[in-house]
Amino acid sequence: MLTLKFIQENTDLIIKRLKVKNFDATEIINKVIEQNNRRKETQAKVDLLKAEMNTISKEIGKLFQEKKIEEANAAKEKTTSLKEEIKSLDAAFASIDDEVNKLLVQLPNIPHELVVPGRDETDNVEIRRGGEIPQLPETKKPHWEIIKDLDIIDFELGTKLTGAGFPVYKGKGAKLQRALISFFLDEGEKAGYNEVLPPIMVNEDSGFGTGQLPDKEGMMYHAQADNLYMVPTAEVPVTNIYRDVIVDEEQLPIKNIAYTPCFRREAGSWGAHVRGLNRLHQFDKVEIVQIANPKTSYQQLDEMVAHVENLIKKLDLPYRIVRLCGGDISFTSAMTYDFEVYSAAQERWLEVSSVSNFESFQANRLKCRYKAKDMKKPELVHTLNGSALALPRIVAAIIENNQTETGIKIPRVLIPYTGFDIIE
RNA sequence: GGAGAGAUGGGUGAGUGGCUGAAACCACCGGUUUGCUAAACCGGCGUACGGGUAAUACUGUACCGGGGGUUCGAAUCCCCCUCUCUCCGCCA
Repeated sequence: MLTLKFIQENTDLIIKRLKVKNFDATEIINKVIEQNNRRKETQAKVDLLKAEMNTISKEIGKLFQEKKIEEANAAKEKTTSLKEEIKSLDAAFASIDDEVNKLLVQLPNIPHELVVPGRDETDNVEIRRGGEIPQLPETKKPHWEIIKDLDIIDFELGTKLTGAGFPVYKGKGAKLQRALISFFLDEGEKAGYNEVLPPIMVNEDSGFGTGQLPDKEGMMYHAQADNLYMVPTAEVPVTNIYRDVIVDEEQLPIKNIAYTPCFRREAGSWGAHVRGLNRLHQFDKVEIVQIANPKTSYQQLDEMVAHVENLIKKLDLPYRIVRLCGGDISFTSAMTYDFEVYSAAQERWLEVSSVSNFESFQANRLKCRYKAKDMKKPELVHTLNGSALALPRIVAAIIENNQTETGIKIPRVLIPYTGFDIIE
């Protein structure tokens, strides 16, 4: 969320910029400022009363020590009404503070200057393309047919075990998953990322820290008996490592990489366009997360984009990179690049990665700050993350684009990991 | 799951219901001394939200795992919760 200070100092700018996200912030901001003024007034009042109370209490202590019992008791009586006043003002303060926070979490992050206005994904800005779209024969098949023919990914079996959207990977299909995960992690390590293997269930505080709670509660599986959530992405546990942490400036940027299964309920968003691997309830993903100095966070974003691009290049997949427009970018992001690979049998682009700079929006929720020696006060860090990469659609593209009469050719870089070069 | 012990600032760790936002030590920062380094000595060293200021200074309040209570006054007493450790049980 945006900080109060920033809102107070940049009201017009925020309203103007949020229009890019098709969000009219005027009313919320006015209310925030109004409520915050009330909050300040109330605090000033209650602080004064508390100061008075503290003074009296100290005096009473002194009087008792000097054995002036009667004077002490007389002073005690003065406190009764003070106490009540404090109690009611405290309650008022708490409720105003609560209101301010409720308003604050409704404001989206302001988009970066480069983010263009737009309605939806059709207004996204293509940055560049790479790779070559393969010419497949007329007999080409979509991946959901191929995986069935080869018996490497089994949806029906997953449905029996769990439900729709929980496929079972079998044989070379399973091994291909493992190969991709290892490949992505190794490439990340070479690029300076530190590998972590976090829990895949998180508590409420973590869900709030990265912004899934309270609004998007429905996206996560919830284990109610223990009040834990299945992670929708490794971003949640890995970013929350830095919740309530003040880091030294020299430590920045902190670069972590994590593989986790990801769980998404995706209620109500199923249809023909999400067949096969295109959308799942459980899938595997390698995620990169950076905690960055605000001064250099956009350089870090570029670095992450380059890293992801490099992965796709190495897998020899045709891709394009788009910068999301205001209408397509997420609530929490200031700038997002989506990576899409071309799926030659479905003849469509599939999103395989989303790389974002959240600036201080998440950091403010997380209370993650940094401090340099010459800084009086700690300041919020910038957080960034990106998929590097999400497996299912990469797998779909490999299967479709690399289909031959004899089988699916494995990209060269993966062969050391799979131990085979074709799935037949 | 059962029994017990505990949770204090970046770390170790003291703390009798008032003089404790919190000793001491370590780490860290600034300085003095000194051929250099080290040592020694002196000083500084939390966070949030207010007031104040051009900005400092200064100043109010809150915070000793979290939440409630008792009290004029709570790190300290009481209740609930969470977590950690030890022992027992169970277990990949």
